[in-house]
Amino acid sequence: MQVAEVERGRAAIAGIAQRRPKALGVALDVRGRDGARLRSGDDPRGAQLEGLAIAVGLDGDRDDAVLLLERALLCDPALDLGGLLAPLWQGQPAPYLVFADAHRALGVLAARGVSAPTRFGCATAASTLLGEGADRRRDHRPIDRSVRELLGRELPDGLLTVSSTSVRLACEAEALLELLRAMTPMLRDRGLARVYSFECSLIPAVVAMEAVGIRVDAPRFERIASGWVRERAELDVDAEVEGVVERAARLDKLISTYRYWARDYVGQDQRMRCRLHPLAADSGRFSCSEPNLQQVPAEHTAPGLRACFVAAPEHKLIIADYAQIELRVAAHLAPCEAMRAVFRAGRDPHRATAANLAGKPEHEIDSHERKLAKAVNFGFLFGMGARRFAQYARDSYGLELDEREAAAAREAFFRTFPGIAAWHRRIGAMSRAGEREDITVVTAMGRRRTFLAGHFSFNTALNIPVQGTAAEGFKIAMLKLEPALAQIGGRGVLVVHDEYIAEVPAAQAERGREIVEQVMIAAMAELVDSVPIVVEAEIADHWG
DNA sequence: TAAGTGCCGGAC
DNA sequence: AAACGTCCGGCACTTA
Repeated sequence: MQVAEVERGRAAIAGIAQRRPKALGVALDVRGRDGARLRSGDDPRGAQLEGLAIAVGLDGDRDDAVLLLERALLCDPALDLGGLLAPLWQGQPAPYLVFADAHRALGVLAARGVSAPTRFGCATAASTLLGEGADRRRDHRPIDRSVRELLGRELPDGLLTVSSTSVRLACEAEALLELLRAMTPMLRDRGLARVYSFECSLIPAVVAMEAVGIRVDAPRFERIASGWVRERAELDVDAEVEGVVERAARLDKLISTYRYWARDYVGQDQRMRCRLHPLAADSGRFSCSEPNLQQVPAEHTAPGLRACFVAAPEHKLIIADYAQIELRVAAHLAPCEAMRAVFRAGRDPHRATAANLAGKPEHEIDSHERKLAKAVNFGFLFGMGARRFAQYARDSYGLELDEREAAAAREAFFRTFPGIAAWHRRIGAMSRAGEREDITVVTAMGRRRTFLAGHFSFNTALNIPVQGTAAEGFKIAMLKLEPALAQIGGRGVLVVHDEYIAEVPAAQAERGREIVEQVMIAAMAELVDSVPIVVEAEIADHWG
């Protein structure tokens, strides 16, 4: 990463402009308590701002610059950011202005009462909320399209070139302001003003969670990783022993992905900090990167790894997740009275399907039958076919089915839950219409996903409203948990789709558990009120 | 040599 | 008629 003080930075901008840079990052030179430059893994609290720094260059450099900017915003509440950035974003000589992850900038800056740069946030939020879909490696396309639509012209070459995970924007300041002036009514017209405003209000909680990080037992993490490396070295893949090649492949995956996490991501305070992206995913779920803590292998894949994520001394973790949330949300949205009734009666949906499949009452269902039914419920909910189900049941549940049995299971599922069947038929009709017209599906909060004519996806159209509504309920919970936990000295440390992890003082553990459970239930119930919501929350010393 | 893309496998 | 989805990141390969 190239970092320079202001004057050098400006000179660098002028120089690099002639090379038509892909991006230009604005960062702040931030020093930790020990005076050393703050690195991405470090605790940003208590750090000092030494001066404005500018990072120029191509992709990777820019990411570092933005990371520093974000951390800086967390460090110094009194920071006059508007004043610092003004020469860059209003005046010359900066030919380009970049706000990577502008939506985050919006939330943070708005919370500080900085008005002008906050407008950058609209474009990012809009491109996701407008539901045009994004490829993580080509996510500038929706923005390009929005820009063309709103401005009625192309932007000059080189001004809109982005390629990274969260939606990022590189644009000429004048054109950007013009874009944003047009964007706000567009959000309003499409009924997105509320969800957009909600997403903005969520940002401080997201940023707080990133800043806090999660405590990691780094030596233990390293020992586990070393164990993989040793085991891999001892494997002889040429020996043609059953399963060795597969084991080697799994170990290679673990080693290449996780071996250096402890070294690269654990800060001096022994906490690991990721980046959370509330508006990067079409579904409305969070995505996570650098590192992707939502992808840490579970116990059955890498024993003991999650247990390296621990509570701070004198603290406990509260680990809470929604029980069968996708089934519940689907029962609500479809709507499916049969499935709603199962949940309302406190019955087990897997047992209900098993009963229909085996042709006997629910209380006679054994564990094997229930296991099959679980695969059936999760598999067929979003439109899986019988053939693929047979494979899925084998790979994920160790069940052997032929195609005829898989088809019978599928029929039993739809017989058990006729409302789900009707919902699938309705989306099937959309599929046919989608050949020649654009189709939009929406979530409970009005988040959109549009399929352009000829690009409809049956399965995605089933999935997005369900997954998205669950994500929105989860986000409401996250918003409310921030102040609720603070009252007992606790805080959220990680979110993993339908799982919330908090850290609270040990003496407050039971109180914290109750708070998390109650708030999560109430939040989801705001969007999903036709079935009860169940949260399983436990007190633990470590994750996993 | 860096960037772009397909495939795969980890999570939920 | 049939169709499980949402992500991120590593590796292998092509392209310019």
